[in-house]
Amino acid sequence: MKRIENPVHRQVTFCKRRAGLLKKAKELSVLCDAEIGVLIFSAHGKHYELATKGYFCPFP
Amino acid sequence: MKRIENPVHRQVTFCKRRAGLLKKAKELSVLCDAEIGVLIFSAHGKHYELATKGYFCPFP
DNA sequence: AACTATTTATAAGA
DNA sequence: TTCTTATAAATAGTT
Repeated sequence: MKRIENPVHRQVTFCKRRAGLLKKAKELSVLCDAEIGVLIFSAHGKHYELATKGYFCPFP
Repeated sequence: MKRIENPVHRQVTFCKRRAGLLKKAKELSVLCDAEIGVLIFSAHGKHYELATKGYFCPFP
């Protein structure tokens, strides 16, 4: 498995899989009573975050 | 969707889904050239971490 | 832990 | 970007 070279394809995959990952993280936290943080930084610096409880990381 | 009440079932599900989540995170980072951190704290305080590059959070 | 039936996610296309 | 759907992958239940 390697980096998707086509930028359009890569962007579409990023959107879809990011949503899937955050969904899975939320499910795990609910089902198993765990606290989870996910930080995703795209290659262009934008970032997406999920925290299941309170502050995930107090140091931005 | 809610917390799994049976402790044995919850623990098994935690193991399986945690592995799945970290795998998905790794895949996303490779396929889409993103930097990803995942922190998972179980209810008993144990923690599991994935960082795709360098330090995930420099403030432990 | 390993297997497999079923559920869920996703890739490709519209 | 959202929707559809065929295929692939994850997982729940079982042994």
